Amino acid sequence: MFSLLKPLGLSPDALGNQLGTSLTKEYPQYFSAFNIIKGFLNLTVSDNYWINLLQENYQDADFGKKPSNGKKVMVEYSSPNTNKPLHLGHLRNNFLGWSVAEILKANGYEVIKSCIVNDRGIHICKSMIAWQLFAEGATPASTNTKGDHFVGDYYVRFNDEYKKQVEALISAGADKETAEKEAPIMKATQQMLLDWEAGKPEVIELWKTMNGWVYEGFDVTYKKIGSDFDHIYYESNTYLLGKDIVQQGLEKKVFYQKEDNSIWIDLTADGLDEKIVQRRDGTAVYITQDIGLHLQKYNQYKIDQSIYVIGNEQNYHMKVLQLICQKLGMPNADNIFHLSYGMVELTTGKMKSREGTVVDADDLVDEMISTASEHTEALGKVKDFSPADLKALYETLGLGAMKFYLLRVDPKKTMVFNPAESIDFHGFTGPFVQYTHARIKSILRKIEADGITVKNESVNQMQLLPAEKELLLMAEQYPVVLDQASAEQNPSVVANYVFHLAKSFNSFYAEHSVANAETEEKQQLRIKTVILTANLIKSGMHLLGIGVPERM
RNA sequence: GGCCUCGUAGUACAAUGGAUAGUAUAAGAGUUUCCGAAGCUCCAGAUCCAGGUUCGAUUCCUGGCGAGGCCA
Repeated sequence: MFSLLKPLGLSPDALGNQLGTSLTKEYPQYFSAFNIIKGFLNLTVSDNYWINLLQENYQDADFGKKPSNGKKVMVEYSSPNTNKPLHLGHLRNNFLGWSVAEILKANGYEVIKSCIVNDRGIHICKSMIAWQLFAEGATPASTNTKGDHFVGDYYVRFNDEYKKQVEALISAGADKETAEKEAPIMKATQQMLLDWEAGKPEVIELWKTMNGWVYEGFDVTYKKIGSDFDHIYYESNTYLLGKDIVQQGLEKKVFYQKEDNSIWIDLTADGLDEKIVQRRDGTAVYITQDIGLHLQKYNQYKIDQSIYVIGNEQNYHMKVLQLICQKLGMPNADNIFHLSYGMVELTTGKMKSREGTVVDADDLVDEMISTASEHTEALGKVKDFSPADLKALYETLGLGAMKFYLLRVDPKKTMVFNPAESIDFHGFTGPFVQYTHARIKSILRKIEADGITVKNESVNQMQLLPAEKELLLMAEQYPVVLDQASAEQNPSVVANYVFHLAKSFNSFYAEHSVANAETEEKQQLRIKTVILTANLIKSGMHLLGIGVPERM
């Protein structure tokens, strides 16, 4: 309204009066009254509008979702290294990627979830070398260790040994730089990388075996946290792909070759610097394979948009990648979107592997689940559950708490993970929302048990109480929330919404009775309202990857 | 050194340039003969500093101070 003031030459009050009078007169079915406060026009939407909204949508489990828009999007997320298990930071990535994919689906996109596994390189060789040196043939099975943890332990072992060797060389008189280069375990690792690239059979064999252990471990974790992929790419398959493109780029003069044969791109005109795309020995650098992968994704799926869920420490890298793809004239280069999320820190500061403060994903998941079990058992509401049902419930609650905690914050922002707070199931948490859903279901069970039927025909026009209207107002907002979450690729919009909705329901519930409503009309109205509310909670929570129990 | 983020109650998070800056926690006071108290109600408490643009700035611009990241 403010934008109209100048062209019309009216004061806010005068314009508001004119609009308000005219709207209530012309559309009495929508607007029943208006008032003006501090220049803001407030319209009162008629109760009948809300009752119609309720009647038309209370049974629709897909309310708010959009039909297909014909666009195809790839969401790449998770993208682990095969040298250590997943930690808290990966969880934010996994939950975010999965949720964004679902949100896009709900908004009419066809979505392909993908993952690029960084399964080769010097860091992978480090755990292989350490295993050769120290394992004495041990395996995950022989030590009863989860495969990814098993391999991760040897990666740690490598670093310990390396550190020792460097210190030994320094005390023997070497300077730091030389010592780091000459440490025997490091030289062995570099040799192993060369052997791997040359395809030396016993190295490839070991590599396959150890990566196999890691994948077995990852599978367990992915299954538990609900990550899934339509296609998995492996760096060992894609790292050579970019090289042809580099040659083409050289011919197109997008790249240039230095005297030592290394190939570069000059991005100084774009405010960046010069960037190497191929080493002087002809080997691919990190970004070379990303260029190839981009093309492969497009050729394979003809996607309209390519989303990369990657931490913000790679902002520069991703900017360079997109610029290079654009300069090469590659298809769809303008539609690369880096969903850049902030780091997860601890209340004590950053996670540092050297200081042993990295929060392991599997440990955290287990802790959340056992906390869920303690809380639930303390309340004693599910004593008749079977052991299998209890296990499923605790997983739903524990994972729900963790997912909600990590998704309720704007992805772009660095966030703090507070263990004590994250396992508190009160307030702005997943279990609070889940609990609300369970309460509604309990009401509906009670209604059914009492033999009350839900009548299909609409309830008559009536006066809505504030708490009733609030729930319908929230319902009406859901499609808009989905739009926004999709446009911003931001699950926290949904998390905030379902929490707000759950709060509104709990206030309503404290104030009004459903089964024992004042009149039969009110009873029908409220039954339908709570059915709609439960559907919305379930739908919204699903978009976050969180299940909602019938009882808890 | 160059480039990029971010500074909101004790703490953690919200707020297309618009109304009295929301919410949760922690602290205080209530609340259960009645559909689930993991709930509800009340009470307090914040925009890093200095300028600028604007009728209006947490939001946009400039400069400080502070935190983080990336590139060497």
